[in-house]
Amino acid sequence: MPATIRDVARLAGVSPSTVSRALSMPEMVNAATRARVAAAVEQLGYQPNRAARGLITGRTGNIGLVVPDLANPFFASVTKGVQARARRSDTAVFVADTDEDVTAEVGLVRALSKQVDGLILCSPRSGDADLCAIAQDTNVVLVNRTAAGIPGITYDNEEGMRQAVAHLVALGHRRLAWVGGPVTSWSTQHRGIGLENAVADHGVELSRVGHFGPTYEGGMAAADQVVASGATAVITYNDLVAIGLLARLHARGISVPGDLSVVGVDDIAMSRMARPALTTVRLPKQEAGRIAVELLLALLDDPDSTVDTRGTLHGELIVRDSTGPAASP
Amino acid sequence: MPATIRDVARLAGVSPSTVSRALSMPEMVNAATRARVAAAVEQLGYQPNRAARGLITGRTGNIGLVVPDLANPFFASVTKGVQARARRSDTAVFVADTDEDVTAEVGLVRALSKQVDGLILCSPRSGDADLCAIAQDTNVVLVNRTAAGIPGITYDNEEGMRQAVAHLVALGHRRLAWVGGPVTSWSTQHRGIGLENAVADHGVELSRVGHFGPTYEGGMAAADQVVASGATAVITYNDLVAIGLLARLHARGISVPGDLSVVGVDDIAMSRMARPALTTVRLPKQEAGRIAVELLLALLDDPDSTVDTRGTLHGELIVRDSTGPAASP
DNA sequence: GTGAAAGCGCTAACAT
DNA sequence: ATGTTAGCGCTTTCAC
Repeated sequence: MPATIRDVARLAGVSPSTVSRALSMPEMVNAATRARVAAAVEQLGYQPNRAARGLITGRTGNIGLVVPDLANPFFASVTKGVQARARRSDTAVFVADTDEDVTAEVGLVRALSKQVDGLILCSPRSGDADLCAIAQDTNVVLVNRTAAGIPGITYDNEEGMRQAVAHLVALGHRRLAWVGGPVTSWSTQHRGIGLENAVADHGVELSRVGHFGPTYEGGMAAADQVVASGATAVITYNDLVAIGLLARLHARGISVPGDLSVVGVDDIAMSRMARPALTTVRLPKQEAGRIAVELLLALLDDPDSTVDTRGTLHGELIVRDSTGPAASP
Repeated sequence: MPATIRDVARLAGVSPSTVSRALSMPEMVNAATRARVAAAVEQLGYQPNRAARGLITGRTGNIGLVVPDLANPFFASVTKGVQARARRSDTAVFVADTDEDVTAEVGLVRALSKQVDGLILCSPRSGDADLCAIAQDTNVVLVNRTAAGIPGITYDNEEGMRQAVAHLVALGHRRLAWVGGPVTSWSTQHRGIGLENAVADHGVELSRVGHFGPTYEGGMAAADQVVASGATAVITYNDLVAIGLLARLHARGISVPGDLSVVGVDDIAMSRMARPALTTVRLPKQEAGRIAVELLLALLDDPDSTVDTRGTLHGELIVRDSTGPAASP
């Protein structure tokens, strides 16, 4: 049986409320008593029961994180970031993996929302309406997505795409291809828009090659269409897709970057390990997790702040071996 | 404000205790009243406050999972398995990433232990003494590790190594090398032992090449020592190490499997994507997570069961392109 | 089969 | 500055 606040109070010769105060508002209690309480706490190894505290304060000290797929290194990194930052604020993190299932997402969120002070939704696939409904009665922070009135942290996708296009154009490429991710993905939409603008600015062509899963398999599936498009360089939804693409191209005997240059997005650890090593737009992943927690914590302290609580992170082009000069026609 | 049990009681025209019973012991309440309660619950969207319930039942309905590094695909998979199984039992999962820091591990565990019904410790780096101390006042299940009196799920490392060695010997290899993982890793010790036995059985040689981090970098670092050992085939602590090794070998112009065959352990997604695709011992990862949850749940239902609560999972050799016949001397 | 009352461990008024 | 009281939302005796 773990020690309760009464045990501590008895041992220190004070009342439970004094113990409570000594712990949560130390400056409101006499230094001498505070010391006695501290000693008792120490001796008993007392740790307040957070559930009981939450019952009365309305705050649990827990947050929830919902991700589409933990096996995707991108989300694993974001999770690490969330985790690390939360720990520093003595906050525990519930993690829920929806397995890319939109239906599960809504249900999971509802189940979790009762036990946490707030929720971080990472790349939610749900529609805006659902999201807003959730944000109605829960504190929510979005990662990789915006929705009216909900705070969140996103990447500047447009800018990232501009960097990728500038790089390829400088290498002499005039016909680019874009392999889109999941249709419902906010990122895929914004990357598409950024790309559109960037190619317009540079006066080069862009073929859009459908929507594919954000996976290695997605990339394998996309490869042949990319080749058929006649592009000399391709930008993919993310690194996983790019690596799948690389595999299929290799199997078909198409040389990268000789015949085709490939650019990914994310810079997951695997990208350095690919052969050829993947040129990519690095997204600060743990950073996003960290900031999401900070946004959420701020929201909790000041529930109806009208301050704009939006953050934007920038990608950084990492040039490796999968991009090279366009073959002269 | 979310609905409370009283709201439901009032709406259904019964007492709170009846609502409580209708929800947790349906057969003890009249079918008619049960229906009325159900309707009220539905109408109000009532969800019991688990913290309040936990306060009295002593069970939170939450479990904790501690892993060394979520960015390692192995642990990401185990986490997914835990997650999926827990959800089916309506149990939420706190995830804590220790960042491979032994010191953090003990602290994290203590912090978490108060808010959960039990803890799953995945590949704990802590010593046996610490582990037993923790298991003293918390329900603990170990993954990838055994300790006296603590239930757990492990892989049959010996058997996995036997498969790997048999494969290599069949290919004509007589001089093998082993790249060990972290010194404190239970798995690395047992794989070492299994290897020792296997090579003895087959009458072949084994060079042990130090201890390295369980990472890509670890593999890069190990490569030159492996080559210097004169072995024609190498087995590494895990796939990440094998892939790092592959990279360094490629850089040095050493052909795989022509000059050196390479076998990993885990079968993470990345292994298929390596070039050459990695021969490896597949470990059922999500399975381990699933079973860990089941072990824990069983432990909770029957706190001092004397039943042996140990599980063992078996690896499966997956032969891909990184292993081939030994070069004839 | 159902209700009334007590209390889980804690904090927040309210007294003192 | 400290103690007393009440009560967070729920379950669980114990009556009826």
